[in-house]
Amino acid sequence: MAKSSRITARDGVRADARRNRERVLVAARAVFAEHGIDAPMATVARRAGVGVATLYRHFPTRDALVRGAFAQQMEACARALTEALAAPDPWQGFQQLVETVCALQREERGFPAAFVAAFPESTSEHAQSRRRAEQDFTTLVRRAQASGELRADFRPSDLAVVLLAHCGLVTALPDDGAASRRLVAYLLQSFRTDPANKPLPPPTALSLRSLPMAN
Amino acid sequence: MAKSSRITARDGVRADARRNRERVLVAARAVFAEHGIDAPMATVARRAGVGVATLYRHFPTRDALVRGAFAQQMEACARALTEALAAPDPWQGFQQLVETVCALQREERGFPAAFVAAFPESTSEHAQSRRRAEQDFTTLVRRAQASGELRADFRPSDLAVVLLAHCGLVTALPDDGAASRRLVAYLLQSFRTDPANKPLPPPTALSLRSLPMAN
DNA sequence: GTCCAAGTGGACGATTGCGTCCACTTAGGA
DNA sequence: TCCTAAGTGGACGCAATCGTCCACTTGGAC
Repeated sequence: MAKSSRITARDGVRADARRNRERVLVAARAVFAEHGIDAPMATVARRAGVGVATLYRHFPTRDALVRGAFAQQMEACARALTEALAAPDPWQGFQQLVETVCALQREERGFPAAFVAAFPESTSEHAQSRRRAEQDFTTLVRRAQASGELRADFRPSDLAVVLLAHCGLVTALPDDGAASRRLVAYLLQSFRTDPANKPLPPPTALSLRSLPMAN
Repeated sequence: MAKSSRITARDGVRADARRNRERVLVAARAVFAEHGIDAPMATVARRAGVGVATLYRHFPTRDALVRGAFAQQMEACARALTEALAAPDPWQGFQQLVETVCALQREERGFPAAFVAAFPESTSEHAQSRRRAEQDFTTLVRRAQASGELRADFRPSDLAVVLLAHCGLVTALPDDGAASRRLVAYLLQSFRTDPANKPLPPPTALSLRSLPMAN
């Protein structure tokens, strides 16, 4: 079993370092859930049982830590979008997507704030994958509208409205998720085509990309 | 013109003190709008052109300052509720109320956070007037439902859901209000009775009183 | 077992915000 | 004009958080 490469284990990182990194991520999720995304770095370090220096080596900025802590959730969101596009019924896909993303936000406390605080560096891979997600979502919207089930005046930027509003809700409430479910149901209902619908006020000028940047 | 009473002017408060109090309130609104409700007290004092001590004499706690700064808006909300109850058509009243409150929140940046942060001391007149508002709103809801225009499964606690979500939205966006208007329109639409509506998930256990307390 | 680079922890100086204290200023009644 | 209590401002002590530096420890190659 020649499992060790030239320098050290697997990825050239010492085993204890990798272990500590993981402990920090677990601690970060716990602390962020409990005290919000602005909790002191030292608290995270203490919870993880490591020194501050160790924390800062693995995650030089709070932002990096936040991103690391919720990387799984971000990926789950991306996956949900892919699945939504693959769904046979585009409205089903749309509905599924909104529900899944909101469910993710309500399950991992602190994630919504992280999600909204978003990606500061606009040159990175993140900006790229975000633009990609934006395009995919726009496609999904168009299809659902073409199928006649999503109201014609829905704009992709309305997703930002939904997510920000939902984020505010779940962040404010240490709740079992009932409020979140209720809001989502109300909103999805009014997104669905209904001949009796009155015209909405003009859509926002927002693109998904213009979610507030951390800065 | 015997305008001065025994001690000093009008209310027994020196003219310069009253003037400073007003300057502080103006400054507080400006600073809260710009930097959020957690802006340093010293910033408010500097903006008002007074010393910190002066600020602390007039408003011993940040909470008192916040409440003072947005007292007008709170009163406007209360007035809106009264007017809604007096409206000939209860659904119109309901709609008006939601729109007016949300308009107030979007116009004075920082007010939503103040509104939600709410009233800490539960023994005060505030708790009482809040309970009163709660009862009045419940009455309004019942009437609108009786008229058949508001969906039967709407719960008064849903107002908390709306306000928290809306607060999150306008707080996150330094925006012209388009997003806020859009959200409100979507929500009002789904509150309106529609035979095609599917049942909602169970209402939250929240009473309006359980909006997060500033602990 | 030996060795050393990678990894670690916590002390530390800097910064920021809080709220109080006290010596000075001033409004306004007499 | 004088007098004094009400009002004022800013310096100060305290606490929290940040991010760095450096002396010590340890994983793992040989």
